[in-house]
Amino acid sequence: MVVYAGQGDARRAMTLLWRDRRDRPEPAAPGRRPELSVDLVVETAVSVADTDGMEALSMRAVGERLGRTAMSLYTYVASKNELVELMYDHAFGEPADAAEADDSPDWRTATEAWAHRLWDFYLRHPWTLEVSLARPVLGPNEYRLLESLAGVLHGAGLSPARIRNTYGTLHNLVRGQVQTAAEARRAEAVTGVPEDEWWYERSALLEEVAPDFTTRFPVLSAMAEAGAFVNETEDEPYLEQEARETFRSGLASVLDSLEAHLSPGDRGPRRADPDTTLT
Amino acid sequence: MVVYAGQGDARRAMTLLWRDRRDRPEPAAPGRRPELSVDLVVETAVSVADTDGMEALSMRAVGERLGRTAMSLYTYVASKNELVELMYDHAFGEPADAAEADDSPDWRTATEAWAHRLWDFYLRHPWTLEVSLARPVLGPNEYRLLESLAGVLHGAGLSPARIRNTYGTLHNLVRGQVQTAAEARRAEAVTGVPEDEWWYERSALLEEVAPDFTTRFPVLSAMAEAGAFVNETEDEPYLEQEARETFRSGLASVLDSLEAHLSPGDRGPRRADPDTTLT
DNA sequence: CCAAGTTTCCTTATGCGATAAAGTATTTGC
DNA sequence: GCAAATACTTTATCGCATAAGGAAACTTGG
Repeated sequence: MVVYAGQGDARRAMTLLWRDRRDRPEPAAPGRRPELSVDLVVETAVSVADTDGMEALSMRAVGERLGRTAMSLYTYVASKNELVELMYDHAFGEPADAAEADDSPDWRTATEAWAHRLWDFYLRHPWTLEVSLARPVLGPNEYRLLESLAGVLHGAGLSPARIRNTYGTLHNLVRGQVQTAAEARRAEAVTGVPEDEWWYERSALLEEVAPDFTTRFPVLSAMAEAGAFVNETEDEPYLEQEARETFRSGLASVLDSLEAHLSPGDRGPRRADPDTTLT
Repeated sequence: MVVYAGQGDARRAMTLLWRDRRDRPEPAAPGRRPELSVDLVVETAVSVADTDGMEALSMRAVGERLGRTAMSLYTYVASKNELVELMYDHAFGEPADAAEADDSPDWRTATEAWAHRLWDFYLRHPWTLEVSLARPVLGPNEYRLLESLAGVLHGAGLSPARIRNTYGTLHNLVRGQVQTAAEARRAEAVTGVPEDEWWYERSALLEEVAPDFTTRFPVLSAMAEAGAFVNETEDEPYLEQEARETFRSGLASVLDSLEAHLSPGDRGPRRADPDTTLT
């Protein structure tokens, strides 16, 4: 659905995102006592999106789980868009907590752990991938997650500009591959057709409909012949496995190039990044 | 909206995708003469999605541009899903043609050109990014595009497995970054708020709502202080520029590592990939 | 030229989505 | 007990895909 943050009342949304949950004196307001709370609504919505996907997230669906009508939720959130922003930040609380608790011995293991946590996170909450990066949510938890990686990379001696780029590259690497993995899982749930069955049917159809495939696509056919499109294990779905492999190898090469940059071969001792450094 | 291919009648869709447009003898069929054609519907739908985005693509909108009702389109396509599949393959015809016409002198420039063409393509047709990779369309044009890159990399001496991985990595690199760039453009069109204005408002709000930002996020604040979040030029929108930079640097490092793999330093002459080779 | 068969296209209806508007119920301070 | 405020419900509007059924146009067999 592609959600852009900050559509409605931006101040309202930001206040909710950054509100401090500790001070709740509940000042005995007039009017009917609320039976729900923003947090409860958000948590319920997250669980709907987790189990049934973003496309099944409707105000009605959330209300139903709470024994309320769809409209009653509008007491707590101004719009569905605002609800999604709150859900997004709420979900990012998990990896943010974990990142802050990380105690890896060196920057490389810390960065690796950071990326793998993000991978697991997106697999648990794939609907967050549908929130646009072009109008980001700007809640505290994504900042916490970014700050923790920035701290690690800064400690390793990277320049601010390089930290920014590394974050972008890593995040993109995780997001792209995990999206394929997550969608493979979801497609199975949504369409009811398991992945291998889908592929089986489709390749039969392909042969039927494009009998000249091998002559039209000689290199691809030779690759297929050579087993390039067969995976090692058969337990895990094909696409998920391929995505994970690509993720791992991409992560390794990003880290390798960072490492090479930090300790440039045998030509000298480890030194700080020559770009702008932090004060 | 996340479109999964192959939902309805798979055989029908595949037949349409792979049909040969050359043989149209028009055998004087009985019944009312059609006033439109599948191709016309698909092309119109593509132009709707190009200008107004995937979320504005409705059967009604396409019908309106053709002076027809929404329902009349169902004579040509079985469902909206099938229409999107056809649109997807149709759009990929452009880069496929260009890729086949490429005459770069060496594999590196060819691969670079391939990636940049894909970047431009996705910027022109960003709605294609919303078609799931987990249930791919399997039309001829994406195969043509893949075949052309595979041919280049095979010519360079890469193993089938490595060709597959390189394709995945490159495609992911392009897709991830171009998505941010495209969404930045679209968000402006959809919400009416230009990017810089959005950021200006939001950062003011952020200060207001999180006055302790600098103490909570010291590294990020120092990075901002050091100018890590300021771009060189001011003409282009910030996010698009950042995305393009990340894409370029990512592309360069992927190609570098391929090159290093093909001609391993001073240790010996260029040799073929040690993995399985094509017959 | 007409009837039958076939195909295109239209109208109408269903059900689900967000949310605006307006009403009802519950709680407070006075 | 009452006014104001707040929570929650009902109802209505509009847009979406698409099922169902009917009208219109065209080809072919007579």
